Amino acid sequence: MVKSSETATAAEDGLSLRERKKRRTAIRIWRSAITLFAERGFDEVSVAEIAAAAEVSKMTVFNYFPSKEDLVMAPMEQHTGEPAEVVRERAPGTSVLDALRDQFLAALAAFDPATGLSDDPMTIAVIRLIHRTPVLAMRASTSFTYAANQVLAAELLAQDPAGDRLHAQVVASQLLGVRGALTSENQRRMLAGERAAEVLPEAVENARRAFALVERGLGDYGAHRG
Amino acid sequence: MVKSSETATAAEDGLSLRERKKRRTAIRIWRSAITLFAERGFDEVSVAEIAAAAEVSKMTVFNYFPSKEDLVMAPMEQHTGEPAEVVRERAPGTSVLDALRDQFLAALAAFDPATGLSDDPMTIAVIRLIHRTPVLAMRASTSFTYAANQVLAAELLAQDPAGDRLHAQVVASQLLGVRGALTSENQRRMLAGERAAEVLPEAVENARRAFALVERGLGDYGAHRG
DNA sequence: CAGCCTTTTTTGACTCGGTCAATTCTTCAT
DNA sequence: ATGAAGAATTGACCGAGTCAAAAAAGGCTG
Repeated sequence: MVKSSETATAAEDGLSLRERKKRRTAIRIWRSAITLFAERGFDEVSVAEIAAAAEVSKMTVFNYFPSKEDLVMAPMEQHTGEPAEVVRERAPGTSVLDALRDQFLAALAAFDPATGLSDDPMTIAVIRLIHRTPVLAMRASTSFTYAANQVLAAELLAQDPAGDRLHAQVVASQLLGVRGALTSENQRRMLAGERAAEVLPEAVENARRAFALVERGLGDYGAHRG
Repeated sequence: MVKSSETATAAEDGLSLRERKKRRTAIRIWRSAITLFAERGFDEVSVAEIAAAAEVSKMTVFNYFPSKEDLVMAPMEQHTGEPAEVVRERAPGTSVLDALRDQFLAALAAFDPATGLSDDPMTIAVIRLIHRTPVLAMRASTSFTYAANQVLAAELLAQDPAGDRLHAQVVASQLLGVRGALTSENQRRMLAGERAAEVLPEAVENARRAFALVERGLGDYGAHRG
């Protein structure tokens, strides 16, 4: 008789019992945390309570997650290095911008949570939590910009030894800026209760337009006042 | 007899004795903090020590600065709303991009610390501190992007009721991204020991080129691999 | 299946950032 | 001078995060 909450999730194949257990403990802690946070807010839940809910000690929580914030952010921050990777692994002849746009479009089609377009309740709970907790919102933005920026700029520089650091950094910020804005807009609509599948066509259209804007530049945008 | 460390700084004109005293206490605390941080690192100095060095109680420190981080960041974060303001107050017929570029160029010429181009020892100490303390680096980037982004996007939207939110956000991220990259490059050179006056011409040239890049777009940047 | 070795978990004590309520001290106006 | 208003201090408190050492559990060997 196996407790339903302990049911094997995805891909627990070649793992030893020990590793499976660790994995489940991590998930149990994470679920307890998100549930409590969603109910009462990030600041109103102490780590001790999370530990109690997950039936582990406070220390164990910190064993799995470096900080309280990481309970919310860690799953999202796995994607930090993705843009740089996409750029590095793109097909020859493909522009950096095309590679990033196409990857984003593919992720949209797959309803990848990283695009903000996802119906998964846990994902939405996390997004809502981030949006209503200033310190988390800041950190989310930071992960998507600052950290990813450094990595992408470094990758761009590595591929174009002639180009200067500043140029690489500007380009990186442009590309990640548009990505962040798109994601943020998708998240906003998910929070408003729209269904991912319904939003998809518009999200795709938005992505195409936004990347195109970066490609051909702002031009004389905003020349005329309100 | 007035202690030299209590000498009047800039613009203490129409202030009552009470307000002057407050001002000086704030500055004394801030100076003590930055000095200690510069000597031993942000994490290696406790708020209690800062309080002792400034000859106030720990509570008083928190009275003046909401958090330990704010001891370093508060002076920089005054500029958060600046871009939006520049956009709002620009001359009719001027594009958003031109307004921001020109303001940045003017700030460069004035060696405004916000551009990263400044020889002031206190400013350099703060910048060095931020660069070697991850949590501060994150927060700095956040102030220059996330917070400023929200404000600027709102301003852009307000001025162009026809334009959509997403477009405004993308544009804001592009404009602040380029600004952040420029500032960051300037800071890097100051930290390397270069003199602001010597760097200025190149900083101006960098700014012109980077803003121009945003204006005409990335085009097919990066089409060819390394 | 027994027992050792390694890894994980727990425990408890501790530091530090930050908050709160009540008290004392200082400045200002009458 | 004296009382009202504001600022600073005090001391107690909470929660996040760290550390060292003990306890428990999985994995491996005979």
